[in-house]
Order: sequence, then C-alpha cells, then structure tokens
Amino acid sequence: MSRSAGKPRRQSSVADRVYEALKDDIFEFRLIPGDRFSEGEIATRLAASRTPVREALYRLQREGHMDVLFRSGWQVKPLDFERVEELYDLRITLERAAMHKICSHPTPPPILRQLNAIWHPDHPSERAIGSTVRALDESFHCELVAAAGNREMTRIHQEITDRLRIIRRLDFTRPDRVDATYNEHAEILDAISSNQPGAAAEKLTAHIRTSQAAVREITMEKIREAARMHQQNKATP
Amino acid sequence: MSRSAGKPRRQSSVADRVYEALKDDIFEFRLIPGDRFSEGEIATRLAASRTPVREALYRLQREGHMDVLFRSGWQVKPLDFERVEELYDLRITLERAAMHKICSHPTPPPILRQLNAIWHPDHPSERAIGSTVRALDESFHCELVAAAGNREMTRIHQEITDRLRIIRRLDFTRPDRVDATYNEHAEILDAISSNQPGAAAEKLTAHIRTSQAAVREITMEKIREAARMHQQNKATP
DNA sequence: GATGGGCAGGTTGTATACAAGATGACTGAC
DNA sequence: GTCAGTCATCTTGTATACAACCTGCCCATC
Repeated sequence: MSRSAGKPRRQSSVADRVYEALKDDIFEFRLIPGDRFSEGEIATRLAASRTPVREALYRLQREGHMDVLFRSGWQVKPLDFERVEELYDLRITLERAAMHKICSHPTPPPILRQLNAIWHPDHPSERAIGSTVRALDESFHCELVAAAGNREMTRIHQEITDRLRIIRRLDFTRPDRVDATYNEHAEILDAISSNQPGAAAEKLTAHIRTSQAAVREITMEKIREAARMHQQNKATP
Repeated sequence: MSRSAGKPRRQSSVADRVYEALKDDIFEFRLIPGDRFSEGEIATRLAASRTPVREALYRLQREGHMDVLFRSGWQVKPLDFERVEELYDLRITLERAAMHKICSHPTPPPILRQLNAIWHPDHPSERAIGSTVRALDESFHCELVAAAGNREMTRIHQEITDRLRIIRRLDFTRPDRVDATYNEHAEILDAISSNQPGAAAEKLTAHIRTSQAAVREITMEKIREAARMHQQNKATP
C-alpha cells in the first residue's frame, strides 16, 4: 500500500523511490536474506544521497525486512522460519476475527459480489493463471479483512501480508495449488454468504495452513537456488 | 519496548533520546493532539540537530502518533475516537487469541504464578494503589499475550498498548475502577488456571469493554481541560 | 471595501561534511 | 607457526548547507 494513497498526491520523493527499489530487490531475490551492504553502496547504485537511503532502510527495518548492525552495515534479515510461522498464526487470528465481524454486520459488504465473481466463475475457463493468481489471492484475503471495517486491523494485516509476500509468491508455481486455491476460496465465500462465521473461519484456517505447508517446502529449495546463483555471479563478475 | 533490548547494548543515540522525549510529551499531554510544530523547533528545544529529530518523528509517524504535512510542519495526530474503538477491538481480538493459545500449551506458563501473586493477594491490603495499578494492569495484559508465545503477536500488541496508553491511564483515577480491575483480573486468571479458554476470553472481553467505556467518558473531559490549560499558557507566556 | 497577485519567510526534502567507533589485515614478538 | 597488538579503512550517527516549494501577508487594483 503506497503511502501517497488517499493523499492529495505528494510528489514522488527520492526516499520513496529508494524504498520501492529495495523492497523489489528483496521480493525478487536480488537481495538474498543474509546479504550485507552499506548505505553508501545503495546510494551510489540508486544515484541518491545517503539521507533518503537511510530513511528507506529504516522503514524497511521497522517492517522487519532489514537489520542494522551498529556502525557495520546493513543486512537483509535472514529468513527466520519460526518467525514466519508466527506471522502465519497472527494472520490466521486476524482473518478469523474478520470472518466473525463480517457476518455480524447487518448487511453483507458489497465487496462479496466482486469476490464471488472472481472465485466463483461461471466457467472454469475464466480462471486466472500464473502470477495473476498470486495477486488475486493476496487481494482476496486483504479485501475480506478490509470488509470487516476495522482500519487498524486492516493496516496490521497489510503489514503482515507485505512480510509474507516474499514466500507466499512461491505458492502458485504448481497447478494443483491454483486449483485448490479456487475451490477453497469459493467455499469460504459460500460460508460467509450463508452467514456461518464459524464454518468460514474453519475453512479459512485450513486453507491458510495448507498453503503454509506447501510454501514451506518450496521456500527452502528456492532460497538455496538463489544463493547458488548469487555465489556464481560473485565468482564471475 | 526499547529497541536495544536483547542487543549487545547499542549506546544510546540522540535519535532515541528525542524519540522518548517526544513520546513522553505526547503521553503527558504537553503536546496536545492537533498541535503543530516544525523539526527546527524540536531540534532547538532538545538541543539536537534536525537529522535525529527527523528520524524520531518518522518513527512516531509510523506508530500513528504524528502526521507530517508536506513541507508545512508536523502535527500531533488528533485523537480520532473511531480509531481508538478500532484499536480496542483489535486488542480484544489479540488477547482472546492469546487465551486460547495459552490454554492449548501442554504446561501452563510460569508467569501465571507471578500474576496470581499480584492479582490474587492473600489480603486485600496487599493491593497496589494509584499509578502503580496502571502499570500493573498494562503489564498484566502484555504478559498474558507474551505468554502465548507468538513474538509477532506480542510486538503488535505492544504497539497497540503504546497507542492506547495515553487514554488508558485515565482509567485508574477512580477507586471503584481499581477494585473492579482486581476482581476481573483474578477471574480471568482463574479461568486460565482451570483451562477454560472460552470463559477466559469472555471475561477478558467484558473486562476490556468495561474499562473502555469508563475511559471514554473521562477522556473527553481531560482533553478539554488540557486544551484549556494549553490556551492559558499561550495567552500568558 | 473586496479581491487578486506577488513576495518574503518558513518548512521539509536532499546532499554533503565531519565525528566516533567497529572491523579486519598486517606486523612483530614469541 | 601462532598469537597479540596496532593502525588504516570503512561504517553508521550526527550536524549543517542548500534546494524546492508551500503559506500567509501585504499591497495594488478594481
């Protein structure tokens, strides 16, 4: 979620640009967890001064992507799998609460119609493919939480989503996972539509747990592969 | 929670000092929601340069205490009561989840004994009074969440606690509220001890809701009073 | 008197200079 | 060969200078 969203359109700042660039570097594995670098390096590479670079790095630090080592550089936070599990747990807690909140509203939120259109297509041929599914999946969960109507909860959930994106994106590289996602999302929407918050929460939990397990096994291999590529690039500059 | 906690003891930085000072100013109502000021003012007042002041302000902004107005100063975020309600809702969601997590552990967490000693005193005379109760109450809720064992959940809960502190502190100015707090905390601990997560969650929810309602009515008056004092100080410098 | 434009002052955003300290390689002694 | 100490280098933390631009006041004009 861009910080300028909703605002009168703050002109783009260098700090924002650096922030987005670094975040992209992390998400695209150009910066491997564990990589170390200095503010000066980044500043040179992105043609900026240290000041906006520092601002961007501190933002990323607060979001849990970076560590600052006192007077000895920055490090992309090593992937801590225990921490990831905890983020998943927290995510489940928030999304379960969202189910109950949505169902306790007097009228169902309008977003449900759009979500149904996406995840309950008239024909299977209308299903999205590839990286689009990843974006749709993310937006499905975010929209549901947002529909609960608690902006603070939505904000925290968004923060968690940002931090988990780096590994969730691996979930849709297998066709069977895409199929499962469609079926499970559809079931969750059905439960909400028939005002069964308990059932919706249970299905949601199972859905996230399944995805979590699938991602877990893929992640390790990807990390290793990325590290291998990285090492190669270093060896032959 | 100090950022240096757990680390090898990073020497205290100017930025940290400014951050704590500003946070105190907000919590102690020396900075009223809505107040505007510039980075230069703060830097002069706290005998620092603009750089660490900016870092502190951006931290406070991310935590929801400040707004930055593009090239026209900073503002203490006006108290948005809807936002406060949402924070309370989120807090309840997290603490309820903590109850279930605690009860699902094979062995009860050791912290329970300490909490029981505090909130289940052998004699009523051992009850704390005044501002101590506020600190104890805050730590009661934080410790319970921490006992659930999810560090991310604990971190978010701590953030919420920080943001709500400014108004929760008003809850213990009335003796009847102190009594109620003791009784309710004791009941919650009993429910946990007898492994009844559902009951614990319900009692906790009721406890927080009661406190929320009590605080709500006090807050309005305090804010008005503070604004009055503030105006007076401005009029007679 | 009301209104619009220009200007001065102030504010944040960015770049750069300097300070304090951590790191690691090198050198010398044993 | 090994280990300890020293020092150059590099890093972040902080201060300050400069740029871009927003705001509100003042004055001229209608």
